[in-house]
Amino acid sequence: MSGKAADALKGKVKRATLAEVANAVGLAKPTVSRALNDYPDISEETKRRVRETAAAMGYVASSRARQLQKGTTDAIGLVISSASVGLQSAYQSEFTSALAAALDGHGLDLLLHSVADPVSEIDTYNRLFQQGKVDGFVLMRTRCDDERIRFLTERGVPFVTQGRTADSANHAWIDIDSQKAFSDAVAFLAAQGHRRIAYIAGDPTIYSSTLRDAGYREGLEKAGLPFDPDLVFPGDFSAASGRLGLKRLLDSSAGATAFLCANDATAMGAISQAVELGIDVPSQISVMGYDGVRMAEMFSPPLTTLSHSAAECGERIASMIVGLVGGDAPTDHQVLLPAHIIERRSTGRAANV
Amino acid sequence: MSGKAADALKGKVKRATLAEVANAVGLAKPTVSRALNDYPDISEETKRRVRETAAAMGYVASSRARQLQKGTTDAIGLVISSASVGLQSAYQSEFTSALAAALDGHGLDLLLHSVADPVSEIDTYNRLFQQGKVDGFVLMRTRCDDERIRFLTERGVPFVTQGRTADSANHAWIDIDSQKAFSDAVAFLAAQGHRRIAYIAGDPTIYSSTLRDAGYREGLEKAGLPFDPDLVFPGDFSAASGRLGLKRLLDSSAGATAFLCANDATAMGAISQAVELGIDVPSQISVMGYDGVRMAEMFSPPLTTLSHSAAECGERIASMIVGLVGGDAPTDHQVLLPAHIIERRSTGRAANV
DNA sequence: GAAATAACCGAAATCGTTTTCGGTTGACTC
DNA sequence: GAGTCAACCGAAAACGATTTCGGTTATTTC
Repeated sequence: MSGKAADALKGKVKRATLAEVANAVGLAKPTVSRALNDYPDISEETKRRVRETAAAMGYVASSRARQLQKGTTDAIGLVISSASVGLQSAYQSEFTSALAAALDGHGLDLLLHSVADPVSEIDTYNRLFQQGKVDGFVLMRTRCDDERIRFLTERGVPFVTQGRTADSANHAWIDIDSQKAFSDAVAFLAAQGHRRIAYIAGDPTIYSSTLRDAGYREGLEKAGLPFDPDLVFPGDFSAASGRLGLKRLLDSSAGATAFLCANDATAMGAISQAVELGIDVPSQISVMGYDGVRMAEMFSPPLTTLSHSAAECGERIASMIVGLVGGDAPTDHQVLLPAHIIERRSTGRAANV
Repeated sequence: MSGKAADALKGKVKRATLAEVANAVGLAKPTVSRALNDYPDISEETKRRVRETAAAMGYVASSRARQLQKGTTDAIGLVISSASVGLQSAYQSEFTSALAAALDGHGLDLLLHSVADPVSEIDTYNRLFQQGKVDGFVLMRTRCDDERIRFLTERGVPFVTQGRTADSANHAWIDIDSQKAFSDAVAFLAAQGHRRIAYIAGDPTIYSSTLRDAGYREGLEKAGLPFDPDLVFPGDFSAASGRLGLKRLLDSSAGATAFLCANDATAMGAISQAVELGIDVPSQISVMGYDGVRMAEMFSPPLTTLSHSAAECGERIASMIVGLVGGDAPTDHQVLLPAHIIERRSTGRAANV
């Protein structure tokens, strides 16, 4: 209840303040501050003395006070919606982890905020920035029509999206060339003799899904294969949709021998369904994923997938956001990275139909 | 470079300050502050007026300034080590996600910090707290001999561990009764006719591993089965160790028909290895995991596992840390939750040997 | 009708830094 | 020996809230 009681219980670690250090070393506060921040107008001798006393006193500058003065926070916000996926998607969590590590390299912290109600999402972004809790944002899972982007752009809040949107000309983004990736995937499967290549799509509200769809069609075209709506199942990136999709596509007797999935989770779901139905992968059907999550390698069978590096993505985003917060133009930071096929054992030559 | 230029580029969203609101509504700063914070000594009429003007001006209190004054941060730190697992473990990321959501419910943010170098780990905890960036910590993956706990306890920093340690009498923790869980698991497998139950252990430096080990032995004892060192493989919670473990245990001709794994990732690795070796699960061998991660359900075959709720764990931790920051005694917050068996298709009756 | 009591509000201090703006020194120039 | 110029440091004002402590009014109370 009372602060006193709490302090007593906590053992009350009295932190040293700048004034105390100044006092101890016999200099004024500003001098000590500048010495610690390595300003050029302080003699080396003084700096040394100050640093030593500060260290001896266990002094650590209060970032609260510094933030107030400098108007900056050294934290980047990442808002996840607990209602939908949260960090449940393997790729998202690998990416988040990588991002935190990369930000750390730039002296930034990652503020993870979860929002339960999609309605209050924008509100959360607004509050976090207005309150001065973060200097900018990283947006995951950008949607075709993404209100967040409009909102943040209007207010001039620095942000980087992971994934483009329908109108990405004016903001900073990083993305995987998923269209090419899926086109490549179709080519890869076609080269293995597959002629009926099914596609279990991702959540259509996520913009990247449309690119993957386009890649699928582009791949078919290049391979000289006809597009057949019966070979497409509308999934949502979940493993469950992979299971359902595979079953539906098989039942439909569309004659698919290969199943290209919007992501690894979907592919794993599809495979588990196949196994359940007594269908062998890859001798009877081939299944291919996208993302290259760590788990894919340990799946049975190990998943053929289109891999791209969460670590690199995190790294690049970190330096992009640093640039933006520093005043760079958003358009200076737009990066497209490639994905490449990792062939494992969930794909193989087409069975003779 | 220059703040001016940056501001120009960013469109300079001028935030309203308390003084401005006070000015606009014709009252003094303290009055406005108290009105907004719903103090009892401000008339309803005034409160209403203040709230309206504030809202109209889009005023949001700067948490930087408030933090400085109140000495609190409303953020909880979570430090992950990118060197080892990071959020790569499915359970850890499910838990983190749940924790963020739960903290949000208490008006707290989660500060995710990644540390590359294990040596600087303690330093990171220290800095984060000294700088006043967080009010307390949540510790994951507690180790048998955990320096972090000593360090934080000494300084009176509020923290909750997820998982006990060798000496957990004096700090706040939440844990799953993994000893009982593993004992139950052995009983479960024994009931299916298994007599040679192998065990792929977890990282021995993590305290929870020792409890799981103990549970395994306890289970054997209760089932009247002898403990055989040849049936135990020292893993490390990774899928890779599951793969390796299964192979070694099979090669050793110890005659195992069931494989109890330290966690789900290990179990999945083991299964993928089995499939690769042409061994059917569950008709030839049974494999069982622990944690009940979401992916386990979509594995092929779906994994029999010991499930416990990451959501509940996050929820409880959130209220524990709130209590601690408020001055509760750490010993008031020690919670043991049960895990329960979820039978899926990776286990079955023992094959006739 | 004087005195006590609420109810409501404001002046100034405070939290712990950083920044701005000068003010001393001493050395160096011509 | 007056003037210039670095180099080094300090006083005071920020930053934007909250808290402490009183000081007005309006309302009771006897």
